[in-house]
Amino acid sequence: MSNITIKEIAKALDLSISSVSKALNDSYDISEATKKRVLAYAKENGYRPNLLAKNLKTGKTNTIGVILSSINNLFYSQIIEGIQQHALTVGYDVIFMQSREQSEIEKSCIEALQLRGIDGLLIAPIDETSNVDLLKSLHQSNCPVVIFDRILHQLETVKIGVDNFKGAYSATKHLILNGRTDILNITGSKFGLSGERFKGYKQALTDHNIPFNPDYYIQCNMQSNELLDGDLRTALQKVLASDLKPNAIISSSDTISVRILGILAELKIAVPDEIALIGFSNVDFPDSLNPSLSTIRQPTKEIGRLATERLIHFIKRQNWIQYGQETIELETELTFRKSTAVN
Amino acid sequence: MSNITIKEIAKALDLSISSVSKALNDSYDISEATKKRVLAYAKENGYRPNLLAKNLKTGKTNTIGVILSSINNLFYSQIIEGIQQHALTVGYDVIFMQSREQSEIEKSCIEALQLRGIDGLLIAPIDETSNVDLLKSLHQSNCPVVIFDRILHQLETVKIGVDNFKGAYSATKHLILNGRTDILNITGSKFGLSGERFKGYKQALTDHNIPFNPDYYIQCNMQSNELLDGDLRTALQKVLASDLKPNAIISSSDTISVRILGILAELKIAVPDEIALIGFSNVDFPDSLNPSLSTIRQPTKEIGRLATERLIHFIKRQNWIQYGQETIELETELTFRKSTAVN
DNA sequence: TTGTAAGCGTTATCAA
DNA sequence: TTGATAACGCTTACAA
Repeated sequence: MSNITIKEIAKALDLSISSVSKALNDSYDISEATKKRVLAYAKENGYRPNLLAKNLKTGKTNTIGVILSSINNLFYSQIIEGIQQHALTVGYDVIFMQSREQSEIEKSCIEALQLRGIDGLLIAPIDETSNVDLLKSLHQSNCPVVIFDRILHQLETVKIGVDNFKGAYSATKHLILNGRTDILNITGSKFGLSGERFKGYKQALTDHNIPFNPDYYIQCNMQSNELLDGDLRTALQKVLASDLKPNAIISSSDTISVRILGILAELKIAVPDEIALIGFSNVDFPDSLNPSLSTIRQPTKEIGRLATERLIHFIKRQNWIQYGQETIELETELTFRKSTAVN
Repeated sequence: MSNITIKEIAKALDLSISSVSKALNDSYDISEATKKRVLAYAKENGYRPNLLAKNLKTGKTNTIGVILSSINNLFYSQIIEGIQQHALTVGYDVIFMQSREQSEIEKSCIEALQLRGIDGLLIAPIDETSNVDLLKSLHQSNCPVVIFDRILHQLETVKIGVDNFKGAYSATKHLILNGRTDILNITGSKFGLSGERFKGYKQALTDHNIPFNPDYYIQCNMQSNELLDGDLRTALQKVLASDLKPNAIISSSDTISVRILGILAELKIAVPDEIALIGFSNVDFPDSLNPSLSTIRQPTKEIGRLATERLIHFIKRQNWIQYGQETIELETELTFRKSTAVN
């Protein structure tokens, strides 16, 4: 029942093992006649090459590794779609690992993948500097690394993400132009991207002569949904009980935006009447939310596809280091729904 | 830069290759002294066994394959969490493939995994009979198969899912007891589970002397979100324009429930005033929806964990066939929120 | 307690 | 155009 090998084919056809191997690989120095014989016999008997053996010999695994914080996440699961779709078309398998926003776990993910053997790595690192030496040594040895989403990471390579500054700037500007001047900025702690998003937010304030109030910048723990929920609730309650009077929120991820809606509903704060909300978000059911959510949407599938494409590119050529560094920032797309409607 | 091998360790320590191998594997017939020497040297030089070689030799890959319809799905991504968490603790890698509810794609997923080498397979088959022969031959040769979620599949093995009859029955009963007697049942076409869920729904009707109206049973195409959206909208509009006057909906998945909310909002149908809604659903933000969603919740992580545990069990022992067939149906949990509130 | 040697299923080099 | 043969890195009888 188990698979037939080239050895058996060789015996059956009274050829040498190496001839069979060459025939199967369509080598130039094998006659058409024997090629046909071999191919026919192979097909007939359902020959499947043993990839393990092939890989051991060639040192390639036809597998790419992907490390991101969590699979159970609206944003990343869309990116995964993009990665898988493209990987499939070029014949690569994909192994996912979850770093849970923790540097130590991220490290063990990298090591596990390295151990098992991957031809290349796609990673959304937990912050700008996490495991940079390890990644560098990987990238410089035999396993190219491409970074996606968290494009501020220090590794010098190709990085694919979005223009976070612009996205945050435009969203903030929109809120301001609609009379919302007291804008909370809620983000994850150690959120690799908060830098540019924060700058965009701040620049929009500055450009409209609104002073930045540090109390309006809130960071939450995103290691798990439970922790996030707790942090968010505490932070919102605290702000709302203070003499700050925010009338808008810009949030930096799906998970945060959606939860804020739930918490505000619980606290009986009307959205958008009392507080408007817009978020970096890729929920594909914004209209099912209460109220329908205004979003700064990222081209997730495109990010996944591009990153994979670039990685495979690296894998195919030697000496990718010289192709060096390039950061691609795709455009975000703003859609305004009820959660930012004008009063 | 690349990895050190046992050959090099042997040379450096003036030992034979096999002795090094045995020392590394903590074999009984190697002296403590040399073990220590070898281990120390290995650690110092960052020795990592080449898994490819090991696997080729042992025929094991330490990898399990998972096939489900889509990763970008609230329900399955939670199951994936459960699978990954457990697999990690027992040292197995996981490879996911997406069948997109299509038998052909499912088939090529199975073949791809088989080709690459997996020690076991976890699958939520697209329907009761899909690829049953292929799966059977896998299961009977060297690769045990465990089924999750779609537990009506014909393969004789361990299956882990929920008690769909009971879940649907209780939810329907609740609706009826609250005066909702005209209940739409909306499900995916070829949805492996619709059988039991449908029976539960129907039984509840019967038990309360409500005749079943076939027009109230709606099946939608779930191959993609776009197709689903179209089907749902069309079906709802048609029903609402007819002389049927449904005052409740029970839906069979997250994706469907959440979309229904969006479509009803768009059609200006008040939930729950005009139509109540309850769904098999694992959204972890039911309160963020409009209105908050009543759910029949499945213990997703537990399903993933249990299925993985059982599969590994199979992998560890020979002759798993004799352990045969067992179907585990976990309990669902009903939570009533605004979407089924009493008028 | 240690070493020798064969083998897992391939690919690749070189000779025939 | 084909075939020995070695090699990839490891495990495992069996021999010393």
